[in-house]
Amino acid sequence: MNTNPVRFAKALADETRQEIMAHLCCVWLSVNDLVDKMEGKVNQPTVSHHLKKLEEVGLVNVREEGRFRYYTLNQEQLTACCGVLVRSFAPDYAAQIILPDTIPTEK
Amino acid sequence: MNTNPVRFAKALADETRQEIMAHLCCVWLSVNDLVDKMEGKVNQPTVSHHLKKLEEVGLVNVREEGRFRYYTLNQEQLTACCGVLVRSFAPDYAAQIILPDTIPTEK
DNA sequence: TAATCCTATTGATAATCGTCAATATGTCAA
DNA sequence: TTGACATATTGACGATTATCAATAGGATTA
Repeated sequence: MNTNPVRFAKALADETRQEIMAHLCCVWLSVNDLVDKMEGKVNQPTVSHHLKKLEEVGLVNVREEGRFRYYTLNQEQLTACCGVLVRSFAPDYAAQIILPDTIPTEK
Repeated sequence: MNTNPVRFAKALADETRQEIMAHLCCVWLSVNDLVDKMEGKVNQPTVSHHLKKLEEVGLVNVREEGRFRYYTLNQEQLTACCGVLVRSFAPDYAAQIILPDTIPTEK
């Protein structure tokens, strides 16, 4: 199923999730690492919950290692979704930008 | 005040609002015109409510004419917000794209 | 095997949000 | 000025969602 712009926007439409995304940019972190980075703002189940939502729209990649699960931001997916937005809602600008042609997928 | 990515995403995070945005792409429509385009899915106060949210983050422009208010999609704002997203969350791709340098504003 | 650790799930609660009916505000026309 | 029209606002209601406490599910370690 394709990630449509509404699901993409809903995944981004939360302060906590965007903070999590910032922490996952260019780095792999375990859930507990992330909880630490959040500095007490949210607890472990909440972080898990947000990671699941991000994973559902392909905005994070996961790597399992024993009892750990390492997450990282999927930059290509984010860029592709932004590309869909611009092509849908800013046709006058779409021609000027270069974005991945990847067809985003989700669960 | 700057339009931050969370507010931008929240404005996009609704099916009805994205449908309204699609109708306002490259064209000026009055509120009632929009209500007609929505084909009974939502009523006039609801359309007004959504237009207000889009206006608050600068995603639509408004032109007043007598008792009419004409709305249109602000493509540049949308593109700029996507640019902020890509630069924030996809640095590996940001260099490849060209997006307006406009600093988005909101109410 | 038992204990410990990491993460996910469940259930509950509060807050946010989309929608509508009713009404208010403001503008044009008769 | 009065009535009709276009849009915005208010208040209420239901649905969704973010959060936490408690607990379950696996995997490692002692």
